[in-house]
This record gives sequence, C-alpha cells and structure tokens, in this order.
Amino acid sequence: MTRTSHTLKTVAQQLGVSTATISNAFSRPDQLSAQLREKILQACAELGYQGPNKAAQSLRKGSSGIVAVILSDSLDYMVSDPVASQFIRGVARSLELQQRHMLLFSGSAPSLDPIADFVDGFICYGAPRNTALIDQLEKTSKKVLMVDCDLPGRPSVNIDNEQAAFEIASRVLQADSRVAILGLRLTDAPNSCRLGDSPLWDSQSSIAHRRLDGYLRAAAAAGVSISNQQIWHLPKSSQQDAMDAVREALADEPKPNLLLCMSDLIALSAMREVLQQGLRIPQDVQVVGFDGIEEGQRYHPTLTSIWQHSDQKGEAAVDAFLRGDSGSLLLPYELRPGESSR
Amino acid sequence: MTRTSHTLKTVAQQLGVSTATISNAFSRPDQLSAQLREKILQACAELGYQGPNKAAQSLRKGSSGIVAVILSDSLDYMVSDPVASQFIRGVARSLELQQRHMLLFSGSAPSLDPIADFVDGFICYGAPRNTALIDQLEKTSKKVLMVDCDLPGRPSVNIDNEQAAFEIASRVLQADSRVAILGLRLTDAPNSCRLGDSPLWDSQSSIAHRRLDGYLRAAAAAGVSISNQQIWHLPKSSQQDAMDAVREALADEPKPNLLLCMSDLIALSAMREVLQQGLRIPQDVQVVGFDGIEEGQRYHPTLTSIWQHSDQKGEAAVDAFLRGDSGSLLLPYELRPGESSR
DNA sequence: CTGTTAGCGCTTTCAT
DNA sequence: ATGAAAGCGCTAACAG
Repeated sequence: MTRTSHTLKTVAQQLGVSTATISNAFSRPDQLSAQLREKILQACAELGYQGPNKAAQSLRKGSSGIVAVILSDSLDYMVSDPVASQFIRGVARSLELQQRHMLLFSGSAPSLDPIADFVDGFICYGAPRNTALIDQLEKTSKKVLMVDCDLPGRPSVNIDNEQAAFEIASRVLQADSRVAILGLRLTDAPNSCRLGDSPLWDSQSSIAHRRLDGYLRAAAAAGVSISNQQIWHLPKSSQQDAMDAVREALADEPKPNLLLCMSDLIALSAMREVLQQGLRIPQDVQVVGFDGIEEGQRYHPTLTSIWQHSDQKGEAAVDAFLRGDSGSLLLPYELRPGESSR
Repeated sequence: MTRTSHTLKTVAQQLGVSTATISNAFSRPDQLSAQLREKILQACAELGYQGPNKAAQSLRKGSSGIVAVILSDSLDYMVSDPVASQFIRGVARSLELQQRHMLLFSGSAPSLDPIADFVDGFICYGAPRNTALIDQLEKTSKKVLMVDCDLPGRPSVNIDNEQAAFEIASRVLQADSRVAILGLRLTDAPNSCRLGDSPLWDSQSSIAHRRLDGYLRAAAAAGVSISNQQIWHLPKSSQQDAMDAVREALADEPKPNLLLCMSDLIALSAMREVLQQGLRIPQDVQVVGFDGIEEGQRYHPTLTSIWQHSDQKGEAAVDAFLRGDSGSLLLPYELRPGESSR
C-alpha cells in the first residue's frame, strides 16, 4: 500500500508550522534553530516525505542542478568509446563534487526539447551527429559549453588539435616517408573509403580537419607530398572500419611505411592488421595514434600517441561551465613516444 | 544577443488570444480550428517560443514523459558492456516509438532523489551496486519495473537463469568433466578469487546465484561434484579480472577441462588465455558463455552460449512498464552451440 | 526565528 | 471555439 504522497503544505499542517519553515528546514538551515530543524527532518522522515519536490523547486528557482551532456553520437556507441568514457567519468566526478547531476543525451536524438526545460545547460562533447541540435544549442538561452568543437559566441574547451597533429607527425615523418592517413569522420560517407575527390565535410569546426591540417603542415615541412588518395575517411573508430581502410592502404604500391591515425582505437586496429600481415612495427611500418588510452600502453608494441587526458578535460569542462566562462580554454596535451614509431 | 524567453502568457498577449488557446494549439489540436492553430504555431516559431515549458507542464500534469533507467553500476562501466548496451538500445528504441524519453542513471549513485521528481518511473536493470537505491525503489510511489532481478511487490522482466544455466551446463558436462565456474558478482570481494568459504552475497535475487544453482543442478545430474574451490568470483566482466581467475584455474591439478562462464565477455577472455597457453578448444578445454554477444560469433572458435536477446528484453521491459504490468514476465532464451564445446 | 503571500509556467474545468 | 480562474508544489520577500 503506497500512501498518497505528502507535500510541503500537508507536512506543515501536520506539524503545525508554516510551509516556509519546512522549506527552510530542508534548504536553508541557517533560518531556524538546529533543534527545530532536527525535529522537523525527523518527523518528515517518519511521514515518508522525501523533501521538496524537485520539479516544483526547479520551476520556482529556475534551475534544477542537472546538466545535460550532449554526446556526438548515440549513447551505446559513445559509451563504448574509451575516450568518451574517460571524458564522461571526468565530468561525472566534477559534477558530483559540485552537487550537480548529469543527464547523458544522444547526439543523434531528434531534438533537445524533451530535456531542455529540465536542465541548467548543456555541455556538448564533439559535434552532434544530428546537426539540428547545433542550431538549438545556438539559439537556447541556457548555458552552453562546447568541447572539442566550436560554436560562434559560445565558450569552449579544446586542445590545439592542429598543433598536436603537427607535432606527432613531425616526429615520425622523414623525407622518404610513404604516408597513409586514417582519418575520422572527414566526410559523411557511411563506410571507410579514400578521401579522393569527395568534398570535405564541415571543414571548419571538426577536429578531424584540424588534425588533418596539422599532418599536412608537417608533411609540407618535411618535404613529403600527400595526395587525397593517401587519406582515408572512417565513419567511426570501430575495428571493422579501421581494418577495411588499413587493408586497402597496405595493398597500395609502394606500400606505406607510416600510418597517421586520428584515434588510438584506429591505431590499435591498424597495428593488429599490420602484424597480421607479417610486417614489423616500426621497422617496416610506423604507426602513431591520437587521444591516449590505456590499451595503447598495454599493447605490444606500445603506441606512440598524443595524450589528451580526457578525464581532466571533462573536469575542466564542468568547471568552465559552472564558472560561466565565456572565452575558450585551450588545454595542454602530451606527446608520448612508444615503440610503434622510431 | 539572446532575447528574454517567451512564456505561454507573453505569447498569448502578443497574439491577442488567451493562454488556453496557445496551450491547446500545442497540446490539444482538436480544441481549435486547424487554421488558427497553424497561425499560432507559425507566430510562435517566429517569436522563438519553443512550446510549453516542460518543467511547468510536468508539475501541472504530474508526468514528464521521462523514464529513468537505473543501471547496476556506473555509467562508464555499464555502457562499455555489450550486453548492457544492447539492452539500452532496445529500451531507447521502444521509448522513442512511444514518444517517451530515457534518463540513464548510475546504480552507484548515492540516491535517486535528484531525479525522482522529474521522471515518471524507473526501469531497474540488474541490482544496483548501491543497495540504498533498492530501498528507495521499494518505497517510491512511482512506477517501477525490475529487469534481471526481483523486488517484492514490483513487476519484473527476466529470463529463467537457473534453467538456462542448467541447460547449457547439461549439454557439455560429462562424467569425467573437471569443472571451473567463472562467476560474476557472487560475493562483494573487489578482486577475482575462489569462492572458498566466503559467504554468498545476496543469494536470493542475484542472477549470478540463479545461474550457479543451474550449473550445480546439472553437475549433480551428471554425477559430477563441484566444490567451492572450483568456483571463482569475478567482480566484473573485465579482461583483467577474467584473466586472473582463468590463470588460477588452469594452474590447478588436475587441470579443468570445462569452463562454465557467467558471461560471454568472461568466456572470450578465458578462450584467449586458454589458447595463449597452447591448449586446444574444445579438445583440451571446453568453454561456454552466457548472454549472447556478436563478438562471440566472430571469435575463433565460435562461442557456445545462451542467447538472451537483450535488445528485445529492453523493448519488452519498456512495453511492460508503459502497459503497467504488475506481474512478472519470463522471456525466452536460446542455447546456441558453437565450436568452443563438443 | 516564524508566518503570509505572490507567483514560477502551465493545464483544465467551467462559462461564455 | 475561446476566455477566466484555480491551482500543481514550491521559494523568497517581507512583515512580524
């Protein structure tokens, strides 16, 4: 038997005090004596009153303490990505510290409407697959923080993807390098394929294009030329998509001896395939990744990569969001050499 | 420049109609002429009014259209579990069809309070790590549906874990079987270890114990005895935890020749380790899993397992929840033989 | 330290 | 087909 729920008012009547006193007992301890507060809390617990209704509280106060994290893709895909998981973990930790709560939201959802009025704002992690969401983020009067991407007039947290890509590529490029670039979401093709003549997609904001710019700048500096035939687009960092691209690349003549991968997940799949084909890393083929995930350190050979420290990025994002930053924050990264490069 | 947001009232004033008419235009199309409705919607779009505030709507109507899914563990852990992902995907699909929304919530959160007033109810997927949440679910006056576990007086969706475990074990057990059981969350130990004399944990509701019962019943039927030294507890289905347990098991004399694994993830890790040690599957060691994940079909040898069809389970859960079922629903499962067993 | 009251934005009778 | 008005449960002035 679930008895009908109490409200502030009914509880106040039962205890013979005013509603304000009950409200204060829960939300502003300094407004009444400790004893009375204790007595009230005690009585409420007995009555089964759990405290002020959060929906009403939110309506009245204009804020709920809930922050939406908009992922770039569907929940189940994103959450199985170690980089996203690490970011989410950082966000969760920092929000918890600040007594706030997180609402994970899919970037492929049709609209923000169903949650927009329940949350205090949005932390947008990467460009949402459904671009309609970007429009909504642009228009909303709530707080918005972009991570790993930009939106005019909105604060952001980023690393310098172009410079990081330049640095890691510079480290491994030599005059005789035959490069294959394994890129992530460079176009909107659903399968892995060479970039060829397909038009670049959304080239401004995407981190993939910033990284590509960095690779190409490093190549130019090293006197190495890279055609669109040597650049692959992968729709996601999955094993399968990576394998498809790597096989195609390794079948080229002359065979590439340097794989620049836009994520560690891609790089790990690439290494697996390279070794499978009997080639040696790094003697025959060098491989470098991007992101920095534990698995890359456990692999043999260990992976050379750019470490983004995504958990710290998550914490930084929450702090910037809560602080109400309005500018853009550039986080440090770290080039970690491994055995996969010379 | 973000202009100050409109409300039903301000919009009504601007358009020279009453608030009820605006409300009806959005929520009850049959209450006004199609033309007027169209005109109003049009005007609202121009004014930048997105429709009734959901928080106020929820307060007034007493329901929000949001359903909380309580996971058994933290978000980042759960989401990287393919079985949970599949379930979540099923839930998402079915909710979307019914114009409802999902709020994923961590089973290790300290309390349901922060979200309880925003949602229409809870779908609880497995026993939450934080048992305080179970108490809250027991007490709440909102709708609750349990999945893969039970709560007195609440409806549930399950498979018959005991029978499924019995069936798969019966299929592979022989009089000369030397069994090792790799169990999931059998106690609350933080590391993989033999069950030994540790007391069983929460033995009633846990699916792990139901499966264990099934294995043991099959063993008894086959005339095989299994001591607590042959049963391992793994805190989670991670590669590392599985490897620890499998190594310990394979070091026993006589070496086990049958590994009964309580998840496919554990079984895959086990197969990896078995092959690594130069043993043959299934000639030297048979391995069976539980759950049914794609990766098990792709592995060589393919994995013998119980297929739960977790996506369908997710859909069934939503349907039962929305329908307001009060009893418990037992879903079918499927024994799929693979090359990992004889 | 406590009580009264207005109103957050909305839906829904009940009149018109 | 439309409008007026009563609240959903709560908080923040303000007055006592």
